[in-house]
Amino acid sequence: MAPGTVQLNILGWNKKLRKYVKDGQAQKAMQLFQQIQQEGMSPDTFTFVQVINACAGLGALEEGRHVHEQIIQSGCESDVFVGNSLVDMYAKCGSIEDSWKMFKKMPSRDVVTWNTMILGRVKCGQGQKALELFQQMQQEGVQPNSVTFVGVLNACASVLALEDGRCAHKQIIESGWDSDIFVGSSLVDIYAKCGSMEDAWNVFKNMPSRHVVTWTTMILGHVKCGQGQKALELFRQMQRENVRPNSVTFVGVLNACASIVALEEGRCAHEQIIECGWDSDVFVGSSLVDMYAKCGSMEDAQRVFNKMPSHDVVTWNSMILGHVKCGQGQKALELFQQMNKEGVQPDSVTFVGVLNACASIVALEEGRCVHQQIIESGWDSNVFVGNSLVDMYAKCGSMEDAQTVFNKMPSHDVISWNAILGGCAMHGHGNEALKLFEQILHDFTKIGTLQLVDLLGRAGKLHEAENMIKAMPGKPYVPAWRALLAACKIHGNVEMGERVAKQFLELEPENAVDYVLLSNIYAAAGNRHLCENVELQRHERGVENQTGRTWIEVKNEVHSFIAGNQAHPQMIEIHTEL
DNA sequence: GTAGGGTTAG
Repeated sequence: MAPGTVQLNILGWNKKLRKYVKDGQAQKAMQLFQQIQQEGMSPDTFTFVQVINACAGLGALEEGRHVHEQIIQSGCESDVFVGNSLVDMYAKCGSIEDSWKMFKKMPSRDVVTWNTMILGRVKCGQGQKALELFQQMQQEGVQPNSVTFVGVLNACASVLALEDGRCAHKQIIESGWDSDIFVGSSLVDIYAKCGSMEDAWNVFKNMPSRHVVTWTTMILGHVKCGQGQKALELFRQMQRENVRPNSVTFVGVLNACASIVALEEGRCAHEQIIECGWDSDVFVGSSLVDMYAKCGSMEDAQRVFNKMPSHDVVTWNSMILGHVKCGQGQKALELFQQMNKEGVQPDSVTFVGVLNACASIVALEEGRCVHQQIIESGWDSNVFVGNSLVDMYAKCGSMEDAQTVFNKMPSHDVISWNAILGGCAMHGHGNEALKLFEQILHDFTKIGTLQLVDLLGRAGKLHEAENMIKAMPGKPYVPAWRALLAACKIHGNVEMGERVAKQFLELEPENAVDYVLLSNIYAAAGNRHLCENVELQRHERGVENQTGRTWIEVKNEVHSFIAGNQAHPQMIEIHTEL
């Protein structure tokens, strides 16, 4: 075949290849690539770009590497388009290291190269590194464009870097990219994700045009900030402006309904979803299940679940967690078995739900089976799963297993300590609780003081705790004393409470919480006189009861309420009532 | 007459 013929023909093949890739038929594109080579034609840079795109679409790392080899052999690797597609392919196939290697290897880079690398870093959770790349890009004199800013804003949002986001916003305005709809949506997104709804609104209002994605971002932002009602208002406004919702919009609306337990609104949304044909979407379906479950209608949740054409791990999780929350632990376990039968791989959320189910119905044997499965699937190093295992064993009465799991955990948080100490207290293992408490003191700063109140109260070993705090090396550690004071309150130990309070009211006389705790101890003991004395003392020392907020504790939970800047006049009555 | 990177989600 004459070389001229080859060149003429490859153009046609490339066009066909491009169409497959554009239509998402990556597998067909790969077959076509095979065919091109079988026909004895040499792929050119255009061919390679499309094939690499197909590999990226399939997430086919090995095939991608293989094509890369061919590219090197053909001498096309230094082409900037080919290089860009390789950087992108490696990132999309999950190998950010190869992506970075390719980036560094490229003899020349353009703005697309930088954008691809920045976005790749963001997508694999390296937001900070993406921001560094942006700096570097500017130092090298490459002008950012709208895609760059989308990537940068995503990076800021992913690491909640609000200030960096504001800087980028300024730059965006200066360079005139703020009227771009993609950039605008990303601006709304970063402000909403960082909890600054006011800024999000400002961007939103000033945008020259809004797209369904912009509206959806606003709706989701309000849901995340706990403003479900406002999210629904936005949804109505969006429809008045004739913007058609998409599947993501409905996910946001259903989240909003779930968050404010608005069953009727949820049903309305469901009707609309059916009309628009989104009910077969697995994301929408899972959100429907979740919404009905959170609104307490498990029948509806089950009905939606049965109608869905396919279930993934999140759909199953919504069902399992919904049943656990409604007190139907047995049903949750049945669902888990069904899920296993259908070959859907459980994740940490599944295991937490299933272990909670076991604990709720005291199903130790089932719990052990689940534990085995957790070990086999490698989820046992996850702290959430570990906590649930400790809790399950403790609630099922096997403190030995609870202790073994606890000791094997790579790290502990407040939930872990609560689970193990709660178990010790429940089963009267006072000495074990004390040993654990000693361990906690070594790791004190990581434990929230208020939670410790609970632990100490449950362990019921106030004197030992007092001695241990005294034995702690270094300066007296006020939070530890404060925790003990609160524990005295739980235990009604007025004598120790007074002693402890006196000690550290001198260490930190300006903290209103301590006065409140002490006066709570007196109030709980029914001594209004001493209670008033403490308030008087606080007043004399000029300590304001900050923002007029005071704390009370009911059933081991700390509640706060606003009082005047005096002690609440009905402190004792409130306590008696509670 | 062919190429590359982009917004929201359970």
